[in-house]
Amino acid sequence: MATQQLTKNQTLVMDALSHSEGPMSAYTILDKLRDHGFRAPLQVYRALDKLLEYGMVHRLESLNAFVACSCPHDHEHDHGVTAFTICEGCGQVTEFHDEAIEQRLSTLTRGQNFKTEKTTIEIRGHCQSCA
Amino acid sequence: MATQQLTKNQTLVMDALSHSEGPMSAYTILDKLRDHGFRAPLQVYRALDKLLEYGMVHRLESLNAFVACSCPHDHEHDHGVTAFTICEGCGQVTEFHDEAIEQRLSTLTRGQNFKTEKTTIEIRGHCQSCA
DNA sequence: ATCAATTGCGTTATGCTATAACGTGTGCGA
DNA sequence: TCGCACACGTTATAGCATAACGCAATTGAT
Repeated sequence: MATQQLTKNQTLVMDALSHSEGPMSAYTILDKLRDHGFRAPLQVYRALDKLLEYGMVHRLESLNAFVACSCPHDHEHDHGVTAFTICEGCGQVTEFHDEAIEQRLSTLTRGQNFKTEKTTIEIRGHCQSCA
Repeated sequence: MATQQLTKNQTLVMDALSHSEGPMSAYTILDKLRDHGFRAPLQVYRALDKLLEYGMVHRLESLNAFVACSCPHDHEHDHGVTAFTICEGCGQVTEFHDEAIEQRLSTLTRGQNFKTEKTTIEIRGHCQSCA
């Protein structure tokens, strides 16, 4: 899969997320894009589905919200497990990846004969500035 | 805090979760408890809030659902980070705790000067039977 | 060229998840 | 006995997500 050629709606949603300080809910995105012709939630959700599939966007389960992936590179390959710190104060989200955790989780799930498809790691708390 | 004396509603919700095979949404719990006089979502959510606070129930963020804590002991102390495997096939949820992951996450967040309040780890996939 | 399959899009309606806001009753310590 | 905290009940509303329909554009095999 080459770097994805996005459709118009996908591009609009991606841009909205990229230019946002923090995560946005689907409905917040919708509101931001009304001026660009968006009228219904499905227009957002359908674009998000694709962007998630392409690995360009992450869903924050504990917030029901979405963020642009912070990885600079192409999104042609899997980045393994993605983890987030989420500040309750300022809303800042920091994405990180850690090989050690990935290995350890892999060991633990293998022990259960569990076949992992998607791993969610979200750490809620306060960042340095908001502590 | 001694082991909690639960109210009537809290007991009903706790029992519903304990006797369930897998996780339940708040509205599923509501339906199960209609015969016991439950009429409105808030009755469930208020009970769940307390049970979560007491550590007797966990919320699965990626499912918007709740499970009884599988720990046998009293819930008087914190068990640290709780992680779950969630089978997409049969819905089975397995709770586990791992010191190594906890340590590693602690190290990583300390590096950001991030003060952790709650950690969510949920692994979606397929269990041995459903693979 | 044409047909079929796929994909994206727009719209309406609906369903699921969660909380706001108000008032009542009860127990308990100052 | 007053005040407070807390559980409870109810109605209404807010917030998140998808079902189901139809149309248009693209692609690719025949």
